[in-house]
Amino acid sequence: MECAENLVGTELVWGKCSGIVVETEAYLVKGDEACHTFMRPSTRAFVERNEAGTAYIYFNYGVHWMLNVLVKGGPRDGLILIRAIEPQRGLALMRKHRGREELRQLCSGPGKLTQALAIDKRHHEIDLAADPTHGFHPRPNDDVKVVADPRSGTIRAKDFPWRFTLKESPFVSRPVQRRHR
DNA sequence: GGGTTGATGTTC
DNA sequence: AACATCAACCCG
Repeated sequence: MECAENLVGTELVWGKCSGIVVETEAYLVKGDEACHTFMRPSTRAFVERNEAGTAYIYFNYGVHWMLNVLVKGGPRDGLILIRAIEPQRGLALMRKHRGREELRQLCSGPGKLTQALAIDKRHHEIDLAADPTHGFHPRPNDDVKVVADPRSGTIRAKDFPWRFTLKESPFVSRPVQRRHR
């Protein structure tokens, strides 16, 4: 999914906080058994009634919120999971939300980043394209090297390289899978 | 450093 | 019952 790849390197702004997107995962609305649309009518309805750029937020493992963006209008519709960002602005606030000091522990995972940015159900279905304080800002003049790997969190459909990370970023949720030996 | 486990809400 | 996670804990 090109959109998932293109989000890497943009700045995710969330109120007083922000960070550079360093890791995403693409889920296709159609034919992807790892996508919520595959099993959930409610998610299919969400896709139907919303435009591209809408936030899709859900609660997972009874513990963590997950931030996704609806993508439409290209060859295929999808939901892009934001998995990690490199903290930029609002470090003190993020540390407070996370209860941790280390920079690399603030947003290096989908559940960590939502906690750091205080993202939850309130933000479900908001339009990320309309509000400059909640959404993705392009960063011009930036040379972004993106690596594609199989998705990390899901068991299903493991064979597609739909996890995108900023090359050699120390802020991803898990190191990029390295070829052993 | 690596493996294991418990917490826990929403959906189907 | 499954699940797109995390941190605390053990072991070494």
